[in-house]
Amino acid sequence: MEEERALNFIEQEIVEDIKNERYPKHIHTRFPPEPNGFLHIGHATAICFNFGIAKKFNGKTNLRFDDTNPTTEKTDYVDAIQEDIKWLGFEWDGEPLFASDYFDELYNYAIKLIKAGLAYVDDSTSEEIAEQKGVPTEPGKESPYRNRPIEENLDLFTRMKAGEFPDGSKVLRAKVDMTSPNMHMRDPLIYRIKKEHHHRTGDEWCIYPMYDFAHGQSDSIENITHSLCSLEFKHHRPLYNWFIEKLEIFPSRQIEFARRNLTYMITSKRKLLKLVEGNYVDGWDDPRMSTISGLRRKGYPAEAIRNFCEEVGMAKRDNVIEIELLESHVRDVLNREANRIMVVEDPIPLTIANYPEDQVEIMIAQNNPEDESAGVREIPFSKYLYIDREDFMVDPPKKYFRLAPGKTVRLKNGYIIEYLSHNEEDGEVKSIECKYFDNSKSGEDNSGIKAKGTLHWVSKEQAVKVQLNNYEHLFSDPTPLAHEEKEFIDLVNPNSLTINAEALSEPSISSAKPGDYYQIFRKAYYAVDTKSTGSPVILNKTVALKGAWKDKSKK
RNA sequence: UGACCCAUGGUGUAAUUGGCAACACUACGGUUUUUGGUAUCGUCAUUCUAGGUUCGAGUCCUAGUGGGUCAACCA
Repeated sequence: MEEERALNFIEQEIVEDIKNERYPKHIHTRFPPEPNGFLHIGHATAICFNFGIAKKFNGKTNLRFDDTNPTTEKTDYVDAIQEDIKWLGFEWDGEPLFASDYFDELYNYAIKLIKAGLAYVDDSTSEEIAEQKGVPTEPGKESPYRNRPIEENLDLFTRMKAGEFPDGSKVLRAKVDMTSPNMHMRDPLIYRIKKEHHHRTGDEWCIYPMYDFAHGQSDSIENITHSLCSLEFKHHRPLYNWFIEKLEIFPSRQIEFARRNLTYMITSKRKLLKLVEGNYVDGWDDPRMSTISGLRRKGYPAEAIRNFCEEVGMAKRDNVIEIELLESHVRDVLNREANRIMVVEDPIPLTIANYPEDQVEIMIAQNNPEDESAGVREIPFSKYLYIDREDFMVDPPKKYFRLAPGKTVRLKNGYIIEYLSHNEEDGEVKSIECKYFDNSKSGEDNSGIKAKGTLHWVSKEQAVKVQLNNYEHLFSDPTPLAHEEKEFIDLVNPNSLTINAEALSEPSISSAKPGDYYQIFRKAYYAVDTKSTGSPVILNKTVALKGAWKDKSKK
């Protein structure tokens, strides 16, 4: 059943590497988050990609926290990140790993470099170093400390580690090439002094390696074969390889891909933080957020996210993927798996004139027409019902299939009814009266009546109030970051959340638990909120059904 | 006036590596339907431009155009 998909450019490279026996053992990838924030949809694509490729080639994937900057990193994030990855359905090889576990090894690598005359302690200030590096269009200048004797460098670096110097007073730099057109090769900083408490190593260290001297080396230590990262690290690759060569360590291979962008979503940790801190949303897991926890709370199934990542492919060009593609995968999974339920959003009383006053009939409804095994449920039917305001019009346009004067419709899982009369006050419909055909009961209909429309309904006596959190895109513009004259924060959609506390559900909703998802018949998919305690049940709108009909008489 | 990367429909990716531009989403129009859902059928492209190589170019070569990335003691 599995369809063979064309290999993307990275997979083709891996096939080549396997053919050439570049890596005799298995393929090994890694996902390297920095524990300084929550994972978002952009990370999800990287996760699916790294784990997916390893799986495809019978390899393994490590989870490694890139925790080399104690200023911003926290254990809370470590836990949340693991939860998100597990929820997405992936399993890393062995225990979670940490770059901080390699601090001793990394330190020894630095000593090795110094001894080889390939690294030096620089006393320049950060401004001076920036000055030396210069601009990309012209060569940089060498630091006055560049040619310190090896012994002096060794002594100074040891004392840096011992805490003898204040923050920022000295750094360790790799001696590469100050004239390189690649800024990252102009004697990059590899160690800095930071007398700060680290979330795992505590106060053991006061010098910390920079990204370029931690990430690639960690890859090598873990025998990572393919280190897949986004395009902006392309310029780091020569340095990545330089360290492998000079340190004579395992030759991991870095390959870059284009990060994926989605319309109506942003994936910058800083900007996401601004939304949280400015109370534009209700926390990191607000259903409008692009965080994995937000999407989860909104009701996006992990499978839909995985399918989306698989289908969207991988390339090197800039891209903005339409959110509709993700949404179609969400609908696809939910259509298959969500039980249907009837909920009236804006109730109007409907009385069936010829139905016995005190009778309550139990109707049998299919939970999911796409899945026989989902079974059936019982729905009470009676003389007094509610239907949705949207489903009745006094003066309907041409192709209106719903209830109107002179019209006949099917009540889903109930009877066919025909309009008799209605009451209006100040132009607003207050109630409707119909008659039913007692030989038109769902499943045993021999009335011969054809009803074009089918409506959902609830029985007045047994209906249960529920709260509907109706979400729209967080931004009113598909690309909120693409406007020079406008801040993304000013493009927040004022209608991104509408709360409907007056909706009435059929009684079976009472058994709903947080995380359960439903298709509200004819409307949308909803997930029970994580904070829903039972009465009323709180439902978060996941995504609307496609719905084609539009009232063309309105403007 | 540096270096590197990228360019296929409205969107994202394909094209057996030089052989009829395909798949999915979106939009629009049919069919089916006790969800205006699902399913199903159909419609929507001078492959950025100009040259060149070739029987044949989205693919190779040259030039141009457009877009992106790089100058944190962040990752």
